[in-house]
Amino acid sequence: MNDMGTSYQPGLVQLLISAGRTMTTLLDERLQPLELSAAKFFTLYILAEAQQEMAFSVLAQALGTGKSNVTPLIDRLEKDGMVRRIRSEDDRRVIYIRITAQGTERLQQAQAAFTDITDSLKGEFTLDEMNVLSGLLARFVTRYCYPD
Amino acid sequence: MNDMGTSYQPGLVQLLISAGRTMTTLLDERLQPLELSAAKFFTLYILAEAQQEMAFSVLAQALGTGKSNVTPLIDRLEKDGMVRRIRSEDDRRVIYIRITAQGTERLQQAQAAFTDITDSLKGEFTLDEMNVLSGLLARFVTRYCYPD
DNA sequence: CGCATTTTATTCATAGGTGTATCATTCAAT
DNA sequence: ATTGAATGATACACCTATGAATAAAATGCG
Repeated sequence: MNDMGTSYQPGLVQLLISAGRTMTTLLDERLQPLELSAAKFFTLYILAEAQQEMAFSVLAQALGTGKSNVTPLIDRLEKDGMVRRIRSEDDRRVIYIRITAQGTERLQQAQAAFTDITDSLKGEFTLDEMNVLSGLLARFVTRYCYPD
Repeated sequence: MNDMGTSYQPGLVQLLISAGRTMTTLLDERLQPLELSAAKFFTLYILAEAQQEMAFSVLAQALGTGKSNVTPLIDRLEKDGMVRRIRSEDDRRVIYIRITAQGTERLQQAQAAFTDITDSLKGEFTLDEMNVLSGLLARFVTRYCYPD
């Protein structure tokens, strides 16, 4: 579904979907040498930003994805030693996720790949265009991802 | 990964991914009553546009996705009676996919859901903004989805 | 207190996406 | 003609996502 622009007039619907997939692919490609996926990267990113361990459900919320999806994601990250599960003492249902030193290190390497992409974009689009695009996309996401 | 804009400054990378997911979700929601997914919808759409049966690999190309992904997709559509596989007489390796009458009918119902979304967008964005957004997204996709 | 409800994470079924390998068929080259 | 390369669809392993069901723990209320 990445090239829906070849044989017909792609509307905004197709373009938004294609662009999202293109960017995910781009990110995956650059992260592959580090054995990270886009999903793993964003998870580490959020955990590092938080500066502290994060409740499982809060993390799922921040990732904007269901908990049932996050469980195996954390499984893989934990298996790789990027992250640790910590059972809460107060409420034994809740599990905190903490990024490990190794995870922090890996994230820092990955940030380079991330800024690579941004730099590449700067070569293709003017700063003004990027601001316009960001603004419009942000409006779309906030409007349609959190409907009234 | 849909709301990466709440707690930190989302860059274009996150915004593009989030926007793509938001739109896919939007489309899936509207198509759900018709028991269609976005992927199924686009498949039927392409087949109907083609006005004739389409070689399996051409369809995969048009969908911009790998063949290994299209096989089970066609399986599901065929099970639903939306589509039929037809083995080529000339070259018995190739399989043609043909949309059925039932598939055409379902697609027509789905088009309404599709234009619903476009109409909704027209309420949130000016025509000018939508053109700008389309233009920038198209440039991004063509530039990064078919790298030199 | 006891019991129903809610909350938290997990599991399962289903869907969609990737890359790699496989298998039959066709085409090309000797 | 028979071998060998290329091609078309599928199989398989993996990752990401969703919704529904489940188990365990906490909460609340009569």
